[in-house]
Amino acid sequence: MRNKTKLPTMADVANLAGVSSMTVSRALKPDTSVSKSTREKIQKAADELGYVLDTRASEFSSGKSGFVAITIPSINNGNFADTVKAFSDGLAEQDLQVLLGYTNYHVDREEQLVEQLLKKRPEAIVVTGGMHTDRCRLLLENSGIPVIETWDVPEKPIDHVVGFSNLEASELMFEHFIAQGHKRIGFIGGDNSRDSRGRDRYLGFCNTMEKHGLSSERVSFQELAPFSMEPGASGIRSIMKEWPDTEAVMCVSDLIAYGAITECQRMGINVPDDVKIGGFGAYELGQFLNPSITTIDVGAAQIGKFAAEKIIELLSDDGNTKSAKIVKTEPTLIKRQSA
Amino acid sequence: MRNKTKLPTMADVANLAGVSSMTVSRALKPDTSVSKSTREKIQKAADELGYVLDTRASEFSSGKSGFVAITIPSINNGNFADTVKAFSDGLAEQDLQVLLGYTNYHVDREEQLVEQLLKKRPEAIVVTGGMHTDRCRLLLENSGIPVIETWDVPEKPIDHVVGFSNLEASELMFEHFIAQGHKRIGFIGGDNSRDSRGRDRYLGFCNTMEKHGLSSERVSFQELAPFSMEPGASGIRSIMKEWPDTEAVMCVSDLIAYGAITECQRMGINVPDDVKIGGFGAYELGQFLNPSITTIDVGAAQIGKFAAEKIIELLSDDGNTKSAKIVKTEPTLIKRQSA
DNA sequence: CTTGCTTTTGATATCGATAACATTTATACA
DNA sequence: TGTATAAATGTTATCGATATCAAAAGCAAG
Repeated sequence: MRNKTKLPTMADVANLAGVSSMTVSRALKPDTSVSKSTREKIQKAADELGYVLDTRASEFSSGKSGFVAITIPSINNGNFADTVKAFSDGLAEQDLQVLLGYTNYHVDREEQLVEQLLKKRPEAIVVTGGMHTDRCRLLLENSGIPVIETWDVPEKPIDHVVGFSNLEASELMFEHFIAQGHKRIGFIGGDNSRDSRGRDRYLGFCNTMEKHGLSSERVSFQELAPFSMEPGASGIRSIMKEWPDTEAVMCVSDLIAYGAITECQRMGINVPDDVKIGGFGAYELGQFLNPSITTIDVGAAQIGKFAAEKIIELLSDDGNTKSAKIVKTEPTLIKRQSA
Repeated sequence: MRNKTKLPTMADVANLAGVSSMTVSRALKPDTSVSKSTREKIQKAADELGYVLDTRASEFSSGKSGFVAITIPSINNGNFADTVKAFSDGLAEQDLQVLLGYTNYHVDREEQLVEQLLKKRPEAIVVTGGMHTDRCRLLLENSGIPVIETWDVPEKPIDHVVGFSNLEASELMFEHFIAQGHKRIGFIGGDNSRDSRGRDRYLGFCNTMEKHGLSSERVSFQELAPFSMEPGASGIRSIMKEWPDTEAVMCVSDLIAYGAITECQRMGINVPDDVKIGGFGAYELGQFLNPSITTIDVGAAQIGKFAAEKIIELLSDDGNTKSAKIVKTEPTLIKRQSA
């Protein structure tokens, strides 16, 4: 099946067109000095042979890979997808491609992934979060390219940061609950040892409760598969069983909130009259559920946009880079029906 | 910002370890004959220098790129994500990476994307659907690598196919409506000129209606942004306004169905008592909505799995490839509450 | 039609790893 | 201990494009 006949090379095109391969190389990219007639001749020869540039050779020769790497925890997450999309759009103008990898919320997997990505010699790398293995940190520090950590504001940044405080973001929701007079408040989250963003949202819960002299015992930690609503259903069942008088619950993501709200409906519990439920992330599906989900918008797309701008600036390299090392975005509460 | 000091190369590692670079090359990959002591010495030197293999050079030299390209219409679609995930998992064993591109449902964009991907010399390419521009077809045919079309069964396949009939799949839903005694049946879809899969589902509607002597006029075509629920809401509003006695509606995807069902709830129309609503794709969110969404499961993950298996077989190249050129998967109806 | 400049084209070395072949070193067994 | 065989390591050429420098062609003005 694999064809034995080799694909045409630039030399083949050069031969057919009766020029040197260097001229072909020039003719095939814009803004290089080649006479109009020669360029047309070459284009014709290339079309005839069905020639497609071999970027591996091209990149290898020129020393530029033409792409930027980014790691995100999960593919099935509209929030990260928004970041990636904005990031990708922002870099497209500069003819920079995006190479994407998924860590599945594992730092070990992240280390492996980062190594894999660095092997391809990206021109910059963006990672989600500030929690890394020691070796991963080392690899990033020694990579010789700009490194941006996002979706978080690490205490000890590796290089640049575009993020927000998950802790402060989640406090917005709890302050909202408390401002409505609620006291018996809960939280549904995941495995905090793996996901520092989730952990910080939980810490936001503890902090706010403590600040107002309230108990932070009403908690359920679920095993979170990527893009899962089921954990939300389990979580709310367990909370309502153990503490039936719970007035408000924040979920670590809108997907969890979705599972929790729909489970309440099945249990005959009215949201928001009986219990208020808040989410995190401003996913589109939350807007259309009945009741629509009150949530925290972290500006996922903005993060991607800022990261792209930062990279373009860092790569332009006029020597005097003056942008701040840390860019913070401002999460906001989106008040809807569920809380 | 861009560091001037060059990253270490294999030769640097070789120097430090006191061996030839060929030995370094061998030591850094498994299953090659290098003595244990030498390998350790080299590993130590590599770690010391923070050396990471340059795969561009490696791939260029060996002639293998080590990855497979796949194009899908949209990133924000759980179905395609399932296919990609299964595909990716299936290829991981063979140390094949997946390079992913999004066509955004545009054949022109697809052409551009395919060219871009081929420039990187993948070892095989998977495209979604069988609708391509002429030039795109040509590029694929001349690529010299295995080509697999998925999510559809084109009349004139380029090479291999792993898909299903969208037409037959959607008929399942309409036959289900009709078996329940419904006659006034509608369809909500998107721009058929761009999405052949959506068009075939619409044709399934027309065929089934005609076969049973029913009218196929109750149709609403919406502008579909990727991952959008709003069009479902608009679609059902327009259908219920023009034909208030409609008994059942199938939506071209579960996301549309989601928008339609939640809009019915806002309009005070009971689903399924007043009107039945079916979806397509078996998205997770449909399972948790109240009412849960009756849908068609097309085996998205299975498609990815089969495609991966096929590619592994085609690349193994023992000369006598015997697998069928066309593999069909069997869509099934998942009966839930909404219809 | 010659001088001096710009534009276009060509020759050669090179990027970093690996394939293919050659050679040396270790190991087994008579 | 010597020969046969296997394992480990080294040498050289090479993948396909591009950077760099050099040469040729085109062109304007005197």
